[in-house]
Amino acid sequence: MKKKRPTLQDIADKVGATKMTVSRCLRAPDTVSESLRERIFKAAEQVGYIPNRAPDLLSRATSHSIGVLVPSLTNQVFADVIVGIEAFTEPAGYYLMLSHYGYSPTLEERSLASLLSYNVDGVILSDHDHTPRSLRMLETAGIPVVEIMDTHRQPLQQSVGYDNVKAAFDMVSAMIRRGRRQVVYLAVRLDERTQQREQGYRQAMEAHGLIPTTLHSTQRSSYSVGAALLEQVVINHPDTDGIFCTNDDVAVGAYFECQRRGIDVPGQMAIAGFHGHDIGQAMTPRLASVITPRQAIGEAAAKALLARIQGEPSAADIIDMGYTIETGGTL
Amino acid sequence: MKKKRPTLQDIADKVGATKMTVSRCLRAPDTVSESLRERIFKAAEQVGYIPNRAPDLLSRATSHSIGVLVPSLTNQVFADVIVGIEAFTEPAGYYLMLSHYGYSPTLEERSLASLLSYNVDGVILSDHDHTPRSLRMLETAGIPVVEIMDTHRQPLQQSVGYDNVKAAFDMVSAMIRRGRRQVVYLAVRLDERTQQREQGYRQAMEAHGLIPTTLHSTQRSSYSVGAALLEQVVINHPDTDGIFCTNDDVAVGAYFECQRRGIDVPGQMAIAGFHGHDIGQAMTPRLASVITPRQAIGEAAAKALLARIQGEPSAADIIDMGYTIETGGTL
DNA sequence: ATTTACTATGTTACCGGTAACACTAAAATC
DNA sequence: GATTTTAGTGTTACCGGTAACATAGTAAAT
Repeated sequence: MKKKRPTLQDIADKVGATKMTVSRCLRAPDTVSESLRERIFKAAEQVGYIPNRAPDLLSRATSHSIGVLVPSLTNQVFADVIVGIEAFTEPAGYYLMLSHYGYSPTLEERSLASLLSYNVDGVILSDHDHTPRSLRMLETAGIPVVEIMDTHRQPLQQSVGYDNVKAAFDMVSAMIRRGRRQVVYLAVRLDERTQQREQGYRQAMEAHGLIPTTLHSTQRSSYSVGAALLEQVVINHPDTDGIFCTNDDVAVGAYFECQRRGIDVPGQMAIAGFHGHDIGQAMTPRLASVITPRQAIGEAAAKALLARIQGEPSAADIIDMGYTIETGGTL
Repeated sequence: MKKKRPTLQDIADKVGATKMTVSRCLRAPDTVSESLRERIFKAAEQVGYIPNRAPDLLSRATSHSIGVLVPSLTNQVFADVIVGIEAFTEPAGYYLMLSHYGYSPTLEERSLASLLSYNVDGVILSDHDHTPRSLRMLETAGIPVVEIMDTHRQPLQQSVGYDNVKAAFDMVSAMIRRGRRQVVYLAVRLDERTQQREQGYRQAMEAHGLIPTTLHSTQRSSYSVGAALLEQVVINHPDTDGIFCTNDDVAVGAYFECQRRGIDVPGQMAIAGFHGHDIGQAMTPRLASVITPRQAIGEAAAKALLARIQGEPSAADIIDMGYTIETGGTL
């Protein structure tokens, strides 16, 4: 036997008023007489009233929630971005609806449909690759969209991030400037950003008349994969004197493997990562890395999105949050 | 000028039927005549119909969504749990509503209210510490609740996890068995589990007539904090020959600091962590750790929750998923 | 004293689906 | 051929808030 959860009507009945008055009392207490107000609050407490967002969603007033789609929740990068987003949306009273899609546009479509079915007021997407149906849905939904983590491609409406191509170019150039010649790019799973970094890597190598070499694993990123990739480097490209890794996990894994093999870092092998996670900063030597402002990107994206939800004209199509080249101790 | 997003009525108008028929057609196509069915699907495609969950939520049929509250999304442990939960809920057609509360019961209360306002059919909580209001809300909501990550305390209704006290006891016992005498416990931020692990640590030490010592940082867990804590160990407790760390991050950070200081691991210092993350397995020597079945816990919790949502009687109050002591190369 | 303004409350309707029931026409059964 | 069944579709009402408007009662203004 389950008791229904209490509604405004239940409170109204208790105090002999209508649910409208109770509704008003809860959202604008001073429009209700003091004696009634007190009784209403007491009754609400007594029945254990829990607000219900469903009617809000239904009457197409704003739902006060925004959708966020990230490829993966276990990826530290996106966890940081989410923290940034929430830092802005939470104080603004917006609820965050999170979904992930495992780097697959098809799953992104599914997750997007799910989010939209909750009448979110806006969405933040983490990729630029969308299915035609996804695009269609976004269009019919008619809500603001912000794409994050990249400023290289043309956004649907607006994007917030940094330029992966340029960042990779800069880091690899720094490696070359320090005398490295046989720099190999270590990649995992081919997502958009992995490819953009490869592009930057190639541009840098070719600009110096060097021959680019990429090794990639189809597995998802992990320290172990970094180690495995380094093994391949040693076997198949013994002349290598530097590796540019698509992220810090791979770089740290590769570093561990160097340690095991007695390869001196940076003496024999320079290592550079991407994102500047704590692990790289805590180890000795400090890992060279492209430090990306993940949390700031989240905040800026949320800020831009909410502004547009609230009808303000969008500031810029592309908001570039930049990055920092940290040369650490492994170059 | 914004166009409203299409509803069933819009489709109905296009094909000259009522929205009821369209509704039927979409959920049970063979109850509608073939010619009409085809026209309806075409029209739906044409207008770009996106289902709307709001009415579902409102007419308090099951919302087909469950709420999950985790202390932190950036904590790899909970990210893994979420993956496990979703592995079960997604195929079952349940939508996951995620919130985090930064280890604070007060914020948990807020997040919980938010979740319940979406009429979730059940919730998974990550702590046993709840405010009176939280308890009240859960009661009035009258939905199934599963608490995860601990089997030590009495659950509200049902819990899925492992015994932190016993796990810590086992690991520390293993350290003592291998000849360590001055084992120090390194803790960060005092959450429930940190304290339970301390309890197990103390029990093991005292069982062998050894004196327990705990060092803790109030900062949130990170590799850097592990390094800082090891520094304190060296300064204030120079006799220490082993450290039991509340998690792998701290352990790895401490290991790095040992490296820097030329402290031989495990020769001079044994190190044990908790959770068995990839980083510990990838480094050399392999980090000793208590391996927790995080993903399996998520799956089991989701399974137990959905079973109860669907009216099946709950199997057991406490589902213990166990753990594995991995001695690695640092003991 | 009458009009005006304002305060506190009530009434109605609606958001978008769907359950429950009603209805019609054609098919099946006797 | 009359009756029952069934397949296909329509009608109504409802979920729980709140916007918009209506109303009653009281205080202020003329």
